[in-house]
Amino acid sequence: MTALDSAPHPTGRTATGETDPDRRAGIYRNAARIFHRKGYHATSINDIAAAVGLTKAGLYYYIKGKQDLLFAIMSFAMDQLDAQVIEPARREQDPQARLETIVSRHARLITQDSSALTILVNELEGLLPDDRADIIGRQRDYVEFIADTLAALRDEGKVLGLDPTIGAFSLVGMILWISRWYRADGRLDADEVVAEVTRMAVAAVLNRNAEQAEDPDE
Amino acid sequence: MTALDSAPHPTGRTATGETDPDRRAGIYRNAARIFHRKGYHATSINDIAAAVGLTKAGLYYYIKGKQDLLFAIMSFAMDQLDAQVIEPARREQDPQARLETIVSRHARLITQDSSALTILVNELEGLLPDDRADIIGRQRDYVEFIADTLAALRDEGKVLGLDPTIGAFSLVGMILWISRWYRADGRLDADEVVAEVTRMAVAAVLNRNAEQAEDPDE
DNA sequence: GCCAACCTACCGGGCGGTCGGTAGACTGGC
DNA sequence: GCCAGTCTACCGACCGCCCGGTAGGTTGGC
Repeated sequence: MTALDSAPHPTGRTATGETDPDRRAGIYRNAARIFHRKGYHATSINDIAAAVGLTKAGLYYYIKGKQDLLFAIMSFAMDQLDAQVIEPARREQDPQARLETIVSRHARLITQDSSALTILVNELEGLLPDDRADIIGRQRDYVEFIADTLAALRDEGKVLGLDPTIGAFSLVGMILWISRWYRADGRLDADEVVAEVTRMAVAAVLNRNAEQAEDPDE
Repeated sequence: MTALDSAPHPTGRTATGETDPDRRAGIYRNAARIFHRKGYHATSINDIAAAVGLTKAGLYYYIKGKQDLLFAIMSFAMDQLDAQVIEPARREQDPQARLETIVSRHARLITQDSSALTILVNELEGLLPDDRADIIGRQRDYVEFIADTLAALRDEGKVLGLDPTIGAFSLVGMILWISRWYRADGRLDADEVVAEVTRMAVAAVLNRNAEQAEDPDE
């Protein structure tokens, strides 16, 4: 999105004696975009190499392998989630404000660039077992963080009879799904989507009055 | 799940002179299970053949190709959605009852067997363009059906200022995500999950009182 | 002359898919 | 009651292709 998206041969130099970190970042960014569009398994190393203006062998100067590349992207996405969503939310004392922070910030992140964050949830089976355990652990922590927030709301009496686990998963599903339908060039703009989803999420778990319909259909 | 899951050589006879439909159904069911677990691209024709007790060549007696197999599974899932969710919901006159029917029936279907329904949303890029257009069209119809239901609720005054499109997508995301976290042998049972998700979905879009907080009150 | 940053050429292997064949149950003619 | 022919339901061997990955250069700026 920002730069060097498919620049053929920038030949950017570094005086540090180390591998150019910008070049590497560009490779990760492109790889994330292509993995996102075609899926990890359907993407070949050649696809990525071509997208960054390298041959396959040239690409291997920067990466250790396809699975390492995937893990790097997913770790980056998880870092993003930590820094942009979890940390800011952790600083919120009020549970409802914290919930709103989580939803709106996570939704915002997805409307900005969904590639890495979507790969994070869709390509887990492409990872090596150890890497997968690492990512799954961090994801579980995130869901538990949301569930704890819902439990805190329940303790305040703002939520009645909602299982925090089901609630947390449901909200996460709602948020993650945004990447499937939201298009930056579409009818809806990001601010509207973020606000609407946040409002729905809060409404889904909060009960303003005690009415809790207990007869589902059939 | 039901029968002939990996029966080696049932040698079931048919007097019709046509290919045994049970055998074929078993192949589709197994293929759906494996596609669901490993992903379409990560699954080889050999994997499926082995799971049904055939060699690859033997399997090709029943299927035309990998992509046709995928399309058959997704069409079946879409048929299921039509028959078990959309049709029953269409018979509901009251928009709120209709919404509850959609969510609870769709959620129920996923808790029962998520394979085909999950493939339906995750493996679209594996299809041939014409097949993909077919499936995407049917999926779009479904989302529009939900959006129309939300619009009807809005016309009744039961929903204030919610974009029906965003609402429909968000509910769909919540429902589909169930297949990622619900396990039949887990702590939560299906009835509970279905009821809870349905309640959240309704709460997410309905406003019981006129309060639509722009300011987080109290 | 050194080293970062690439390249060409290649490898083993697995993939989707096909081919020719065949065991064995059934069918009709006599 | 037999047997030639036909059909379904498979299998072993194979094909061409492309995959992830590597060995061993070459080039150009410092």
